[in-house]
Amino acid sequence: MNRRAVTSPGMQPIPRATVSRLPRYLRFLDDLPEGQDTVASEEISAGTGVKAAQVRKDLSRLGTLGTRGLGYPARTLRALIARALGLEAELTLAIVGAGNLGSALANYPGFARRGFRLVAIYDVEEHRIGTRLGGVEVRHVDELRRLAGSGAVAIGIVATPEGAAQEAVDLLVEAGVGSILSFAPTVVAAPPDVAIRQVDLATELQILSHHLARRPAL
Amino acid sequence: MNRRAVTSPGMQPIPRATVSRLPRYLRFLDDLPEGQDTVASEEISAGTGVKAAQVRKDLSRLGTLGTRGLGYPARTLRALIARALGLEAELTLAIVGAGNLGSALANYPGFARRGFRLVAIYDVEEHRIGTRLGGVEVRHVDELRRLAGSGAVAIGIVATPEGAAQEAVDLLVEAGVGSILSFAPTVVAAPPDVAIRQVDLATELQILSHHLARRPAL
DNA sequence: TAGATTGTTAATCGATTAACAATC
DNA sequence: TAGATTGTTAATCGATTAACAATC
Repeated sequence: MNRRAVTSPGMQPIPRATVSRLPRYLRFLDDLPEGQDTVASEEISAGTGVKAAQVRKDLSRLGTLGTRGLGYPARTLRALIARALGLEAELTLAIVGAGNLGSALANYPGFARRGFRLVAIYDVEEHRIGTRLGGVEVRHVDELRRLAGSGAVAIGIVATPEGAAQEAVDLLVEAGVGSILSFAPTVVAAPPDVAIRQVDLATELQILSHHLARRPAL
Repeated sequence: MNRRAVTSPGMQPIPRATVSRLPRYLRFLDDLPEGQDTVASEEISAGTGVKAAQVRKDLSRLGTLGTRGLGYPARTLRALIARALGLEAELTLAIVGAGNLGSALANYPGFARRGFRLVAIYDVEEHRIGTRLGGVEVRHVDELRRLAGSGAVAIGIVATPEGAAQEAVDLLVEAGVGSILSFAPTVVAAPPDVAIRQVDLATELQILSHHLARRPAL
């Protein structure tokens, strides 16, 4: 699988904080009314909750050109953001873990709409193997090894119980998957060239709890 | 419901970045072997991936006292972190949306273990009302209003489709829920005194996509 | 005492914000 | 031209890191 480089030689890398906001801008642009072909930073700000100055700063890193006095060309801007995020081609996903969470993820309707395609689900439980989830047949994790070097999977999603998370990551890495999203509440180790992001329900709740505790008592 | 204030008058507020790491330290401490009653910042660092200097800086904001030459007393430290996160009392949760995601969340075994208790699930679909999920009966969202002022729910979780997210938030706010975790891929509005956190699958995947695109081609 | 490890300082880095000159 | 809005500068803020004196 060949991905075109997203950076030209002289181009500055996009700061992390900016990258994390690009998906929000993208969604806003997708929701823009058909006829509107120009959008101002103030509008983007209103629609995303990001300050207008921040929006302009972020967009300026895309090497984009808005028009002073007018705003940004909506279509072009959308394309530039998608390009910066590497979303030009459809990205393939594999889920490890076909339990409750894995099922919910497999049936998530937003995948296709945002340019992702689920291509495989793996589990270890015999009774789950062969069932279908989100249009894909559940296979045994052992088959994951067969992917090695195929480039068939761009992003791996770990939806296993806590105890199996590290093994799931190891298998994905072996299979050549370089980007992993983990829902398991554990720190997982991976080679430095593998990008891992973690979503942890308990952590989110605990952070909210902190806010709660600091609120004036009811 | 009376929550003791977590801050004493002279206490500095804990920076956001620190708060977001406290749950990780907490988990590490929970996983510590029984017998170990002292832990050094370097150990915490190894177990959580946070640099040791950062660990010490974070912990120093808890008003905690480690012992130079020795480390931190594990039990006390655990209690201090839990306290800073407002986790001393059990926190009650309500989920809005009993679809795939809501079901997965309701059945999440980690809730109880981390001191959260699911007390209610709401939906609008007639065929879901009355079914049981995670030990709780699914009720109609209209019943959410009855909670108003009761303080029965500390944290609300939005697991509805995109289109219903704002309404779910509004209902939770009306019901007096002051902390909300949303899984819907939309910007939702809420009064400033309501803490909202958002977990968005598509955003996470798109950020990973960016990393992918910047990798050297295979 | 000698060794270990904290707590804190100071330097650095990165992100946010306001303001405004440039310019459509 | 007059009005609008970008792109960029400079100021500010907050977070990270290394280093080390304090001290068990």
